[in-house]
Amino acid sequence: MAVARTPRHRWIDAALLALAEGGPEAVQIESLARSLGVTKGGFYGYFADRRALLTEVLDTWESRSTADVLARVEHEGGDAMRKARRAAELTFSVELRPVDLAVRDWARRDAGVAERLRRVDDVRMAYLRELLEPVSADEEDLEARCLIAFSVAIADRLVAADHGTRTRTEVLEAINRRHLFARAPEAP
Amino acid sequence: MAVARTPRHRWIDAALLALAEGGPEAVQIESLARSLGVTKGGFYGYFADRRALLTEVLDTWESRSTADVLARVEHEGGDAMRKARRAAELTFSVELRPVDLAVRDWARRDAGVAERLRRVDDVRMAYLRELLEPVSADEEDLEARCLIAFSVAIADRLVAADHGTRTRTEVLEAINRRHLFARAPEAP
DNA sequence: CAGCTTCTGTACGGTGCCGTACAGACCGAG
DNA sequence: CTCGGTCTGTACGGCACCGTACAGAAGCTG
Repeated sequence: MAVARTPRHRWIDAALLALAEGGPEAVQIESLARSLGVTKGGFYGYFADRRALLTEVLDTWESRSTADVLARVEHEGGDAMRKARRAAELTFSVELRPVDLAVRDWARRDAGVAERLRRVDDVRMAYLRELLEPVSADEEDLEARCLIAFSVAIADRLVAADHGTRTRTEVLEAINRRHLFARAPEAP
Repeated sequence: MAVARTPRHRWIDAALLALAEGGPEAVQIESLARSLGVTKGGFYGYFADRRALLTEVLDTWESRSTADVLARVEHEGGDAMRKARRAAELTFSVELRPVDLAVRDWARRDAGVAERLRRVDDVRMAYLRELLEPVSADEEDLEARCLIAFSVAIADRLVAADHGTRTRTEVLEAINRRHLFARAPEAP
């Protein structure tokens, strides 16, 4: 039994990296093989074809973005607020965020990807509601704050404009303070 | 002098459409030719190569997104508020929005595209400031509202989550009413 | 109508990637 | 050490696209 130098999960990790950096078109078997220092010889022992790899990549991303985050958050414990905050941190981690953006763009062209994204986003939105529920005035206000938080988190790396003398971080801080976590909501 | 069935601008328009739907990798000369009902025979009379086409596509997108919008808005006239509002409508039109998203994703991998996007976003942000300045308490508040508006506008087609019993439109309406255009800002 | 310019169709070579086939390298088991 | 299964390198055919070359169609212009 020869030991695999390049087991299944290494192909998937390399594919996730390629997806994050160049979108689904950049997930090329020969390119991944090069980055792994092997040839594509072993690839087709694990995966039927490129499509099968992409499916597994999405499976991996989906579980890492939801179930894995959930498990870790529950394991760490704390109150609802702390849990939701931790979930947000893990979800928008440095490794996962570029994959998230790539998947989001991919979902614009692929109905199957769009469906997965919907499932993942629904889970995330549920956590966000737990986080923002205590400071919201009513359900409409809660949904408004959640969509703002979600949108700002996603668009952060997508908006290229600057903000005069202020840094992006400062403006985000102001949004948190004055809109998302402000206890007294605006009059409806 | 034979009249061109497929003049320069038709190639660019087709390329813009392909870019909007499938990203820069989908801008393929033979594919564009098929969609135009011709072969690529004439293409290389207008453009040196594929790269040159992509450059012109970006030029076109850049001017349509800024100078063209500006000219049209100024031509229609009105006060600053009306102008800025109209600029927002034109900028996020049905045809331009998917191109915008594609360019934004593209900019993550291409420094030149990122630079163009920065220029365009700065122009847009300037208009947005005119729109939201009258209802903002101070400069920090203004920047916060602008970033929220910008982010929500971009992320609208990117967020897949639903909002319980409410529709996306209703939540967006609530954001406008309670956060962006609310006259009395939160206490800093 | 003839001539000329301009655009288009066709054909070609080159390249990069996919998926298949298979021989041999590798390593643990006995 | 030998065996046997597993993984990897290499080679191949196929396909899609890029960019070039060129002949011929198309339609102004005089």
